[in-house]
Amino acid sequence: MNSALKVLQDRGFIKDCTDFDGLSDLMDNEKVTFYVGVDPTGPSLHIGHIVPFFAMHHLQKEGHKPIALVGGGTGLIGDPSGKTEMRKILSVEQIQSNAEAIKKQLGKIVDFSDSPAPGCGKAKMLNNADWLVDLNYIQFLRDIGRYFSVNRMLTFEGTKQRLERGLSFIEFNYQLLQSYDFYMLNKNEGCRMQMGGADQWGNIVAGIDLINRMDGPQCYGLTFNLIMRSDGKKMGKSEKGAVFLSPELYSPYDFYQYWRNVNDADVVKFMKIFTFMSLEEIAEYEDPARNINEAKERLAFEQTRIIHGEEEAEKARDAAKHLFQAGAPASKEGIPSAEIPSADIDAGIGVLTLFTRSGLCASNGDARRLVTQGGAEVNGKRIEDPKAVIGRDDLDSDGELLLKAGKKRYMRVVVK
RNA sequence: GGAGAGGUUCCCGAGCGGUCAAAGGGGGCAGACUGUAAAUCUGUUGGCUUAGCCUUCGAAGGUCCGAAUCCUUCUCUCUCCA
Repeated sequence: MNSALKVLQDRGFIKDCTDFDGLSDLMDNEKVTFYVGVDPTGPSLHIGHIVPFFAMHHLQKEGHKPIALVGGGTGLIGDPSGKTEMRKILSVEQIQSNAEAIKKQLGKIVDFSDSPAPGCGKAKMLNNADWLVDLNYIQFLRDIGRYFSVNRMLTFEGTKQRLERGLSFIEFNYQLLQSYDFYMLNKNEGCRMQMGGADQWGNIVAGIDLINRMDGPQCYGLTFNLIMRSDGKKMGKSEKGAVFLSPELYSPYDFYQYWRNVNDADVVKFMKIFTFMSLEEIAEYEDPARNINEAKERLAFEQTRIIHGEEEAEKARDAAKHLFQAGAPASKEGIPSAEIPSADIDAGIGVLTLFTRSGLCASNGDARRLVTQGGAEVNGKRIEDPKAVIGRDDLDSDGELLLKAGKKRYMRVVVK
């Protein structure tokens, strides 16, 4: 098997390929241009989105040429694959700004610079709005639509499920547009391979068929396993909602914590997929004698470093050590913080208000429950009276408060 | 276009005109146990100035001392027929 392909195989990415041998031969003979698409449906990617881009990273290192396709055009429609509900329709401006944000985030995983490291393939980022938005409907039907069989589309598993719940016509067209993307990328960029999540299989195959019918070269499709956590939940969802890459939506500290708290059984699997660590190095962590918590720390650090940078990763790691390991050096910088006006502290502030305002609790009722159930701490002291008042005397030596809700949620309160 | 079914709290889902802030489950949160894991057990789960008050059962009106429950109109979804 081709060496680049083998890397993906060994790291546990690959679910299926339209033609393993054909693709492997092609990759042996030339540096292949390939693409992965994302729809800019939100202001930030979350970790469920990024698996194919890690795969892209590995192929780029082997010299193949990645194209990240931002779906500025398809995003206007919404992909029904794997969804049980219809997507909300987003405004054009919204899609634009989302697309910009996503471009920046992808740059952390794949090198889109003009001069990538020696041996690495040059990567491009394109937006399908460039060719989709101005499509002429009649022309499109004549040229592209004629090659699609509705009968066949109806047999796809994803479509079947949606038929039971309702599928609007525009969504039904998604497959044609995605196929057209592949066709255009093939024609304009010489793209020969498309990768994506397992839910993209139908769309990818349809694109390959289209290219064949339009007399293009043989193209290939590669899909990745849907990464599940060992508890059966989908990756990327946490109690705080989706684990976003954007620091505004999900602080680097919380991001680090998400990885720090993965199940034992997932650690090695995630290292292979979500970090750039070498397989030899990862293998060391598979040793059952090795402390599992060390492995989790490493996973969390590596992943945080890729997404948020070395400095943030260190801050998050040190803050976590400070909070969870007795005797660790004080390092509060990475702990999420909130501010409180100094006048409020002088006047004394109720614990409930304090916890609610810091963002640790959703409402006073929530805070009351927390306190009553013994889960609230201020500077290491458990507060059991919901009527307790925190004043200037309660500040620590730095003039700050450290709130703790439950076992793991911390907030640093700075008096301003 | 016609006929029928239905929209209940984060989700699924129960709900005789008063005893409904609304059963049950899931999820979440907290406590215990632990390793910042999993599993398990217990408690909790609309808001507030919390023995009380306020706002929720698709939307707006109406009947009634009293409505998630009855009536009218509107709206959305689903199923069947055309």
